[in-house]
Amino acid sequence: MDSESRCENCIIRQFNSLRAMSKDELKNVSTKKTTKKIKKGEALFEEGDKLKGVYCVRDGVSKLSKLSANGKDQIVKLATKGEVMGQRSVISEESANLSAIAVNDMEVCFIPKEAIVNTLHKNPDFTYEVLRHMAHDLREADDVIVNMSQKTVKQRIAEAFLYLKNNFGEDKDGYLALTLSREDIANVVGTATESCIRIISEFKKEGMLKGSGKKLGIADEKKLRDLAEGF
Amino acid sequence: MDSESRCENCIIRQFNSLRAMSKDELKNVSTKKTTKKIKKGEALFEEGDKLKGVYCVRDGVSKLSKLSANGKDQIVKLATKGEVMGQRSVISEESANLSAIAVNDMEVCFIPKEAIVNTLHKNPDFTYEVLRHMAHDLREADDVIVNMSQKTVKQRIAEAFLYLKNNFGEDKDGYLALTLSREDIANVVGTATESCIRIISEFKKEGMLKGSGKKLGIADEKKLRDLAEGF
DNA sequence: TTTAAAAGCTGACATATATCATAGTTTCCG
DNA sequence: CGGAAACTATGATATATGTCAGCTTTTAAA
Repeated sequence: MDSESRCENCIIRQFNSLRAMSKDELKNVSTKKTTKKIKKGEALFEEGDKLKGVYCVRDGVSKLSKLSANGKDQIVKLATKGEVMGQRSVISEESANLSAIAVNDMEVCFIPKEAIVNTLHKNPDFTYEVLRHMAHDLREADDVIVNMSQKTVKQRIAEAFLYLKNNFGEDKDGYLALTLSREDIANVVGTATESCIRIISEFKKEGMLKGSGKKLGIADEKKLRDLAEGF
Repeated sequence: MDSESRCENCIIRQFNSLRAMSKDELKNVSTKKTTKKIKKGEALFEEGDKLKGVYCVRDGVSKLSKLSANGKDQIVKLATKGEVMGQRSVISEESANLSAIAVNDMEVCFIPKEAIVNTLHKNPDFTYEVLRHMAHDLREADDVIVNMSQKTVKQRIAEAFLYLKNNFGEDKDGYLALTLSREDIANVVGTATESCIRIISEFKKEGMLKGSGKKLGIADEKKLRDLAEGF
């Protein structure tokens, strides 16, 4: 009961497309949803799975990645509190093209697809809201494509750190709130883990990043941004 | 009058999201739309433009590209007969993030955004159809991201030719129906023009491509596919 | 606490790709 | 037609990045 009411809050507040649902529709979702806890490293779903619903992130972060032919994972997106995963597969009725793996311990709400698809057919406001969201995602994806092909690995790593700061924030000491392994960063950027490590070391020497071991922080944002933009 | 009726055919037949419009809605679109001819090399719209509507391609091909900081164009998508351009910008009410330039002479219908947005708010079937389309585009974009970061330039060029064959077909002699300059191919693949030229020459020597000068064709599809897949 | 496994780090080397330079070809326009 | 401009081609060279290999540090498990 308590968890249910919390989830309703979560839905209304955070998660942009669901806010366009009517009260009745939301109530319906609340009765059908289930809450799951996912441990760091576990998969919510994997490439090729037929999804029976969507996952709304209540807490924690998940990486959405795809395995390439050469055996490397490419992380396409990081999903955090308030975001929904799996919408695309549910909407297009295709199997998932990405795997979702927890970067840290997570709590998610699973919403069976009937509850979503029904509303999509009946409530144009909701559908429009989902559409706007997806339009935004698509624009971001286009930007990523351009960055991938036109920027150097150094630039992309610099951008990745700015992204982490903007989207997940920093703690009181100025370290990034979300700690990713070097391998994960490499997989976001699309480079070899060793190259990634090397460049991070370099950035630290040049005073753009600070911290040692896993905890990293941005020390000189302007310098980092200039590098990312190609100056 | 003739052109109008033709456009109504075009809309209903080809263009997937508009087929979910009701007859009345389609009639409304038909009265508001205008037809434009665009010459090869001319722009339909440019990055940063505020779009006042969408463009439905009736004939010809357009490249959707984005200028990167280093001065190179990255082609993100090729839009052809039946496809709509500019939906995303109209839906998210942002300025265009891509430029649309005609690859060959084109004929397009311009549909002012009111005609679209109105229907989006009223007809959930139409909205859902647009959404499905966008979900598909997003999936494709994810695939491109993975290819960009994980495949070699050779693999990506091989893929580009397979894509051109699948999407635009070949003429009776087995040459690709859509002829792109080497520079455009390079911009699709995200590489330097010289590298692109070099690799195309190589593919010809190895019997995977045929033709000389601009007209190119696929000579050994299996070999090309194997290369693209990484075997 | 000890130990094994995972993650981080660094050097040496290989190689794919970009860049620069130059020249031959085609296309297009007056 | 003729000449300029765009496109295609190819070599030489530079450079960024990947790969392999060995080592240290951190993390997790027993």
